[in-house]
Amino acid sequence: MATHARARLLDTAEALFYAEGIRAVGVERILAESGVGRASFYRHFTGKDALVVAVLARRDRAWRDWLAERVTALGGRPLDVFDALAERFARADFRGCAFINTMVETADPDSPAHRVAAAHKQQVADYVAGLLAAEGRAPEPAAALARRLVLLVDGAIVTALREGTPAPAAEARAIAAALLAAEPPPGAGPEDPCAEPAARG
Amino acid sequence: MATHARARLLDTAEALFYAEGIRAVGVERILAESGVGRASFYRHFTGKDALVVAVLARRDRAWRDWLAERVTALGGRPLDVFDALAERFARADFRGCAFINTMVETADPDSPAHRVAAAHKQQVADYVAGLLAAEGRAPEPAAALARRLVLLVDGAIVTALREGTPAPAAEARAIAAALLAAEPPPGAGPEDPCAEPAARG
DNA sequence: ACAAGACGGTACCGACCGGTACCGAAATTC
DNA sequence: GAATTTCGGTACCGGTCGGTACCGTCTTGT
Repeated sequence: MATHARARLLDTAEALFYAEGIRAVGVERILAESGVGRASFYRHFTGKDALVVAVLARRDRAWRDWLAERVTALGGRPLDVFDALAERFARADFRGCAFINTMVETADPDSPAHRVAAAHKQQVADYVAGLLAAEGRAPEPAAALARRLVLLVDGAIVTALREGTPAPAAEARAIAAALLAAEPPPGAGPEDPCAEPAARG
Repeated sequence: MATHARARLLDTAEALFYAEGIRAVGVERILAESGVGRASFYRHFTGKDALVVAVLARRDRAWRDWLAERVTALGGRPLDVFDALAERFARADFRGCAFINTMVETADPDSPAHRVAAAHKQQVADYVAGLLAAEGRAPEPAAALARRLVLLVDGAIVTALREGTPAPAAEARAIAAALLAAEPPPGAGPEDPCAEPAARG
């Protein structure tokens, strides 16, 4: 039998929380759909709040690993982030960003869940800044640009959630391309900074 | 005494829903803080869901009226939308966009609350498209640009919610300025399209 | 002055919430 | 093979959920 109860709880809770919301899913539901006994749940977690934090922490790692894997597979350029997003948006079970959703549902900014969600976005921004630095940009403008790219990412996610189509990823990518072209990295050739960004592929 | 019970219910519910979330606030709370009797509530609304829809519909009108008022006061240009946003972000009770929050909390896309929230964003996009058309842009590119500006608005809102500062409004404004400069309206003078947008004031 | 209606207050309903305690069965460990 | 641990199942707790029914009161229109 082993100690797979904890893993099943995390899997079931993550799916239900993401699909229907944290407050909308009770412990009862999670126990029924995971097949875990009530006592076992409270042996592994002090309560529902701890489960939420554990789910978010695991998803944070998994999501950033997935993003890095997809971006490197697509070419490792900053704009590839938006192509990775498009894949995510096209999934039938897409329901926005779990961390944005958590911050919306958890009003208290001091809540552990809220903190985990906020930290996630910061780490994504750091990753994007790394992609920009790899293009030859200096650290400070890279960090500032990364902030703006993450703003575009969040805007695309919210728009995709509202419209139910992956199109916003391409729109955000186009905006990001214009943004990056306006501030080319120092090592870039003597090309016209007003030129349209090269076709991707 | 008059028939102010309905208005008090809407006021209290709007404040509580926005501050703490729809699911987080029970009818009990709304009755206690509004001073309205339980029976009176169910005389005015068929249930909590109807109250939610009524609150959103009223807020939709009020929010768009507020935006139009602020934008015209600031100059009536498309970029003024972001300066209006900055005022909103600076408020101590700012907790994101009530309609985004509703869509996040209400997972079902067919829910009336979800529909109202989605319709709100579309009407904001139409308003922004009108601002762009007033600058001399053709309808089709104006609508496409408006979509992207609303994406920036949503990104700024989510970022402001996460960081708790009004700074994202200025960042989104800068991105929007680059976006508009890249596609100047046909009537614009022979100025260099690569030039920095003129200082606002 | 009087009737009609909107009002606030309360008791109550079944259902579900998160959480605790206890049980017997199964797997692991020694 | 026996002890320990983890497991699933269940009964139960107080509290709150959304919703209904009924009460007396107070205002308003006439």
